Amino acid sequence: MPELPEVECIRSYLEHTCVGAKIALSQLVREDIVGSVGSPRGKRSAKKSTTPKVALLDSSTLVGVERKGKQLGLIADNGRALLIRLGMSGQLLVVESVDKNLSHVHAVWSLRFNNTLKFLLFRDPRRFGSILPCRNRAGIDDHWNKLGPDALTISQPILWQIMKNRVTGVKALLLDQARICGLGNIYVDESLFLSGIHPKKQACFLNDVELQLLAYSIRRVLSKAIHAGGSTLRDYRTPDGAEGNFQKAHSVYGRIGLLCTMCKATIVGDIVGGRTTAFCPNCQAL
DNA sequence: CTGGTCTCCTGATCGC
DNA sequence: TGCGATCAGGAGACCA
Repeated sequence: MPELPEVECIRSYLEHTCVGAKIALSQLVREDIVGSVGSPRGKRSAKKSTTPKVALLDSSTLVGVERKGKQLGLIADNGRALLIRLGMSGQLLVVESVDKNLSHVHAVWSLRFNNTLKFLLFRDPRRFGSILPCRNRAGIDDHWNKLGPDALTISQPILWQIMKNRVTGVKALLLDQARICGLGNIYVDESLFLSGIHPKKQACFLNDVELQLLAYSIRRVLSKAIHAGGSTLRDYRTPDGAEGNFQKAHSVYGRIGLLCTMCKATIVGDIVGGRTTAFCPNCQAL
């Protein structure tokens, strides 16, 4: 479940190891992971994959790897760009040779360096992820402009803009990528715990102090997670196969029924916005 | 505009 | 040993 910290770790790895490489699509195993901007994965949209392979980066040089929220952008020197969403279980792996036994590899690119050849794999068992080819850099921005501000740099005034006049519960708002992007179930629960706010508290009732604390908590939880290499629960790996360590530092996520690390109360679970939610009834009183 | 529910998909886990 | 049921969950679709 790559959220912002995991995607940032992947981005940073790819930037350091793959920028400058000549990249070319060598295999598209499943065409249905390719969508187009605007209709992220056609589902029933009858238009069969007419996506030309050239649109998936072809014989160009990778010049940048960018991120907004949970999405990645691979930028090539010929103007082409790929927007990649990893969904629930998506991985981008950099390998020296392609292992035929590795399951669920949907696309393979070759990466040619001065005198070495590597491969970039898009692997996604649950197939909630997708790859969106963009004609140019602006195509990525068209998409990213629909997202709210990036959670990693969220500030109190911006959070206030998002929360004011909204009767919705805080958690539901924080999960809405169009309002603030990058947070998923894990980091929303962790941020709310750190700021002592109940997930169902109505957004418009947050006072200045709480907004300040929430903005700080979001930035803090995310940056600590990035430094820990992200949270590996099941599928997440950096492109070199390494696991993250932040799952060991979770305070509430995955700890329903266990004791709160702050007050020893029992962490409780609830369903908020259709998702399992963990919080401390004492530290996060409504 | 809002909230709820369903859908996609696979692998892990659990009860029998 | 194996089988079916259950669950996890990002985000779009759809409905009230």
